[in-house]
Order: sequence, then C-alpha cells, then structure tokens
Amino acid sequence: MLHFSELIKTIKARREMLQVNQEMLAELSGVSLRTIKQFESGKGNPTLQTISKLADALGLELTLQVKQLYPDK
Amino acid sequence: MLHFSELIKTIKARREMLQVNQEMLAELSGVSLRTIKQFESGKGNPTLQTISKLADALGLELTLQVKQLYPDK
DNA sequence: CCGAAAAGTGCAACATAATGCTCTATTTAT
DNA sequence: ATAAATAGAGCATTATGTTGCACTTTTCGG
Repeated sequence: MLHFSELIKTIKARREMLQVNQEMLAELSGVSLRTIKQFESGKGNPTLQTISKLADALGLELTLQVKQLYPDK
Repeated sequence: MLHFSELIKTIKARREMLQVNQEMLAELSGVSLRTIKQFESGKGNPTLQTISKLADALGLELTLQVKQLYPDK
C-alpha cells in the first residue's frame, strides 16, 4: 500500500554498509531481533518509535520535507 | 523519549500553513480524527502507515538521511 | 463578552505491532 | 560440498496503536 520499501531498503543498506548484522542492530537499537527481521523482510507496519530507534543506531535521521511538485524527472 | 515533537511540529505547521483543520486532514488522509488529535497533541506513537498517510495528504515526504556527524552548529 | 468552530481528553472495543521461542531457509566462508 | 553464520517464518502472548462516541477546553471572529 505504501512506499515502505524505500525506508526498508535504506535501513538495510545502511546496516550492511556498516557491516552490522541484525543481531547487533537489535542490541544497538534496543529493538528486538524478531521485530527487525520482520521489518527488513518487508512485513509489518513499524511504529515511529521503532523506526527512530533503528535510525538512531545506524546514524540515520528521519525527516519530513515538502515534496517537490514537479521534480525534473 | 524520542524526538517525535519535531515531526509533530512539522505536520502541524504544514497543516496550518495549508489552512486545513484536523477534520479536513482526517478526510484527506484517511486517518481518523481521533488519531490526528492524539498525534498533534503529542501523545501516542503512530505507525509508519499513519505518518505516511498524513504526510502524503500534506504534500510532505518522509525520508531517511545519513546524519551529519559534526554539523557546524 | 459570547457563541461557534476547532482542538484536546476519557473510556472502551478492536486491530495489530512488538516480542520470545523454535524451526527452516539462505548466505557465506573454508 | 559442507558447516557455520545470518536471515526469515509460524505461533502465541502481551502491549499498544487506531477508532468512535461523548464531553471539556481552548481559540477566534463578531
């Protein structure tokens, strides 16, 4: 329904770039391993808190920006 | 616990800038009025889906960016 | 100041996110 | 090819997000 895949990809890519496995990320972020597995495998609808914890642990920042109306596609 | 206030402020400011009240936003976004009230009054921990719906309706985009380590504060 | 509109709150029902445990599948290194 | 490491899934439980309804509070125009 939504473009969660974008966020998921970003999180996963970032985690892999940092050579952190799901288990480590679970410890670093305080989010359970089960939840991370679910999230990264594209299931579920994480809460803002969960996403924020993951983002923080990975040095990522969640932001809201005004969408460009006519991007030079 | 987290910096939700930032996102909330952004959503609320955007809504007001567009001169849309909570009721209209509820209709536009498909998120219930009750949930919007809760969210904007700083309570709750919305799901990604809820945030996305609100963001979409307000022409905002949720993004994850690599955090600057030493911003020229 | 007063009334109407908009925003916030308490309560309860329902849906579902978060979690742990166990097991399976896939990936990776030797 | 195989073993070890990493990732994904099923199931059940607990916690909590979403919602509607009714009511209170705040904001704003006249």
